[in-house]
Amino acid sequence: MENREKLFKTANSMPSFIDEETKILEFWEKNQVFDKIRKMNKGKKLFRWLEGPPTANGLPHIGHALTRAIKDVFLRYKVMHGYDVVPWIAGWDCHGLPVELEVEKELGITKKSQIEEFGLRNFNEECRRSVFKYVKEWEEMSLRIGFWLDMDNPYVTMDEDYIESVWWSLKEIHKKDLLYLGYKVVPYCPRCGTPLSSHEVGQGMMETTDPSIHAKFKSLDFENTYYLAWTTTPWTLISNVCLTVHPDVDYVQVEYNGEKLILAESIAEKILEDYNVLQRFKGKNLEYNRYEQLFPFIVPKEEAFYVTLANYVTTEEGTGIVHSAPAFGEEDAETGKKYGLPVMNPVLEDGSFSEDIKDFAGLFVKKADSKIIQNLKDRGLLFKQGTYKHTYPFCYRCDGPLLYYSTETWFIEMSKLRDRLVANNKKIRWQPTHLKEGRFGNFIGDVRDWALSRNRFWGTPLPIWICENDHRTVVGSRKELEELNGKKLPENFSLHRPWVDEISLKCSECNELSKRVPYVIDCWYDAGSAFFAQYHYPFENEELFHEHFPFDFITEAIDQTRGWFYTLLAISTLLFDKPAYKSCLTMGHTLDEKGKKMSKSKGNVIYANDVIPEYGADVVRWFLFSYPTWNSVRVDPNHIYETMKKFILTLWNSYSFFVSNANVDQFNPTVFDVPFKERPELDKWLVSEMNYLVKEVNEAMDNMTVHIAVQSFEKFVLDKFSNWYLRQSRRRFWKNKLDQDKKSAYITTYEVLVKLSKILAPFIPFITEQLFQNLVKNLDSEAPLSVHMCPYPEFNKKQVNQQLSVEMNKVLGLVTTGRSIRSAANIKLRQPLAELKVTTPFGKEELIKKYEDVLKEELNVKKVTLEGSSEDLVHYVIKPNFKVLAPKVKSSINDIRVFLENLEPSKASEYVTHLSQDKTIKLKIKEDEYELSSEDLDYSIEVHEGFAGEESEGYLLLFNLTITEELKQEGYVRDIIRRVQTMRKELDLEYTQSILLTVESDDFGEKAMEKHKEFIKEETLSKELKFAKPKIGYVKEWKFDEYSVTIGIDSQ
RNA sequence: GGGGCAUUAGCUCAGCUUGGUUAGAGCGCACGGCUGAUAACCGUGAGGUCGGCAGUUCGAAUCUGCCAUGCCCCA
Repeated sequence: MENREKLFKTANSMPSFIDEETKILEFWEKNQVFDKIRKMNKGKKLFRWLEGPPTANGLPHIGHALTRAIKDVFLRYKVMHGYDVVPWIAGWDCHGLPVELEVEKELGITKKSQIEEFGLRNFNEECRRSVFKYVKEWEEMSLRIGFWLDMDNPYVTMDEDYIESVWWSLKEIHKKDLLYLGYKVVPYCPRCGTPLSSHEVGQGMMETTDPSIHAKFKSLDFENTYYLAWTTTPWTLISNVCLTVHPDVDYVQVEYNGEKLILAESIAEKILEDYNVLQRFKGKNLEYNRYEQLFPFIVPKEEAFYVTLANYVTTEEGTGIVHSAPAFGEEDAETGKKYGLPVMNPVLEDGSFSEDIKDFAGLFVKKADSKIIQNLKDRGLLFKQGTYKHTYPFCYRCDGPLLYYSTETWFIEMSKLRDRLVANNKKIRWQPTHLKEGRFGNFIGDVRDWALSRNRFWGTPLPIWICENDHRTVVGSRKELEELNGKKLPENFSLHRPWVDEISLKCSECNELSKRVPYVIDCWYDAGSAFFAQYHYPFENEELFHEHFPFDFITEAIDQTRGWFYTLLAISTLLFDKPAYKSCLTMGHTLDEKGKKMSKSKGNVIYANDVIPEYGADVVRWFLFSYPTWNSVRVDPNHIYETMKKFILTLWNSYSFFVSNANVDQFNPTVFDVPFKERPELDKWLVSEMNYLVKEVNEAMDNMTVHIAVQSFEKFVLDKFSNWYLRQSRRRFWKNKLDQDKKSAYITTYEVLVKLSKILAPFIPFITEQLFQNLVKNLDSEAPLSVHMCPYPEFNKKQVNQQLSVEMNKVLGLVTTGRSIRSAANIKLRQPLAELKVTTPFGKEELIKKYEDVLKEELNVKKVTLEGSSEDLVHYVIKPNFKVLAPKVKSSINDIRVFLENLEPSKASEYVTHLSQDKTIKLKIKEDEYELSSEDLDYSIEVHEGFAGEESEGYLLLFNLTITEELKQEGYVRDIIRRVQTMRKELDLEYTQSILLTVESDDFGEKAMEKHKEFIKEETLSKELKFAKPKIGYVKEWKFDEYSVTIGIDSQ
């Protein structure tokens, strides 16, 4: 028997998934499966997907693995649906401040000026190198998690062609007159020497403590009176030009501690004690009242130092009088503009005070705060001093405090395109849906102009040249640059700094020399250009670009809402007035097991390359897929391990169970067949459920809800396939005869496993490949090379039987109840019982007859007897079917319910008889008459109080609990068999290995075993059964119930 | 200050789009069972004012409003 040829490779019941995955990776690599798949679908319908480019200058963590896995599951899914996924290439984001900062750290540079000393050429060369520092780790992670992606031909945002396309787009924007030079207050990092965009600022909001002071401004209109103003940025007082009040707020002049102050009345009540109000005025009456300049370092040309009005002033904080410095506050700048006030900015690019500010010259402004406060104190102009805790923006990379700063910046006038952005957003399918109108929609709805220029080095240079007469030239290509330059570009020329800086042009308007502005652009613009720049459009690939644009699908983490999701939409709206993508799935962040955000400084980062090889890619993927994609996921190694045990291992065990048995029986699916119609109900049921699964998974994926698909899989594999179908079918596999029933079990299990391997392939690509190779490819050389080349299974309506699903659910309920009764009566399942009596409601007998065998087997009874409902035992309960009836009768539903609850038992049973014959019943309740059909009502039986038995699914179950001598013997025999089986297992015997069995027991035992000798031999594959004291082989003593037995197994 | 999301069992999370009278799963706990697919599994039980209050409705975890707490985004 052992020499029989095995059809399937043995599936170890305890595999090392890690090793198997490595083998599968080798298999894919060796057979170039990915390339073959791309070729296979060439020319078919397109699925256009765009990779959001990461920067590979940090190690990938588990969150990056999530983005890779999510992208992969959708792409594989689409491939199996026959789509040609394009362009399916990797992308790398190369420019930007993060890269520069990394290099600065490496070089030990702490100041911007040091970069110039180091040399721009050298510095940018370092950046170019740094961008790809961890690219190996990224590629390794992508491969290991099973992300199929063309990593050999990525788009790279620093490539010359890419930059040229970006230049082209900027020129287009310029042509539409949407590019302008502004002087706006922007968050500025003095350390990095650059303004930050709003999405960068948002990343660095932190709780901080700043000084909080009330300063006194001496009035020039009221005698010996001071305006009280509050600030948390004392250093801006030097640039103060006006005090702003709310026109409608009440202000008071008070006498307090021997001095006179002006402030909002409500504030005076809060912060002053024992004061006299001298006079009251509305804010608007104070307008143009003058005061003495607090720090007379700068003498402005324009009129200044008077009271101004604005509606943004509140009395929730401060004094109701706002110190305003248009150089450093956005609202201040607005007011300044309105009143024609000067902008006084004595702060240098590096954040220190200029020479003019004699007392504080050269000091970093934040460090000057204490000295300024001291100065005020000395002059008696400090009213109050304290600290203030609030969230303040810090540079998201270098952690230094940002200053709000009026600085020269180039803008894209997005505010003009607001309506178009909103309209284009309407065309996008969002998941989760609330983003569309919520976070993203709101952001688009009050979009601001895009501050594009960065005062930095490593980035796409802003292609604007300006001549002495302020004429602007925007260059849109290399060719144009060469032409305007009048000579060939130097060898090794790059569209980067400093090369482009060295090119000067002749102004086309005045022939004067034009020089490039010194800026690079916001690197978010680079990434947002990916949809055309990766094609080098419009210089090349014009047709290809138009085939691919707009993209069907993108998916990235939630932080891209104002990042990539926005910049893609912004640029595609600017250039083509279309959204760049049609659907967008957003991912949540990964948190540590305590729910804390992962960060390097906290040391709680879970690195992808640590986790994946430990648990296996399939396991990690399944774990990540099981949460709603957009929720934050707590990554707890214990949970990952649970995932493996629960789902992956159960799947594997089902498969390994099949393979072991199939090999024993030499089952060959290419030879055997049992027509679907001729298979037992149980098999039809499983196949039907399988089809529902296919349907559910397809719907879930089309709806971008991966976790819903996961739930469906788990329900099917764990509950239906493994714990119900296979358990039910165990006997079918083990019986000796290879009859139609057994064949059907094999065929059905085989089909389900093969189909499962295909439906699951996009989700857990490794284990499914293994299943497919062994179950299919192994037998059929004509089959596709890989499971991933198979068409995705389709919903087959013909194999679906809804009634069967409903019935099987009821049977499950009956079995559960039956077990519960046995459990309550303390009779173990191994002890056979004579009879199960089932009391059925009228017209509901069929189910029991049909599933009699299942009930017998599962509940271990000799027979199942049907009994008509007996009024001695039970009564009927009729309830409205709310969902159907309530809409018809509206609020009378309650009357009907009460009426039915209080029916006489005989009346109820009369009604049920009617209903079971599909007749209607007529009820008269409070003047109204209702005619109700069986659809409108539900009925079931309930056991009278004081009777044994339990009700389930409207049936009453009662066991005959009498255990006769004969039943007791049978139970005993089954206990013996179970112990022999356990011992066989402990010996690790082959399924087919026969044994010699020796048992020593008492008289009762011997009698019982003698009677069922053949059965025991058959079940335990024993050639002989002797009653004696075992002497050879494996001997073990057992005690159960009141018995004591010694069993010996000799396998020689 | 504005916006968004979340709050369901001891823990981790489903369910809410489309309201239906008994709110689920896994883990953990207690008890029992099963074991020739099992790093298993099955059953039973304990454990829930579905964050709070109000409203709409015959009926609310689900819809609406207000509030609380937490997180995120923007000022």
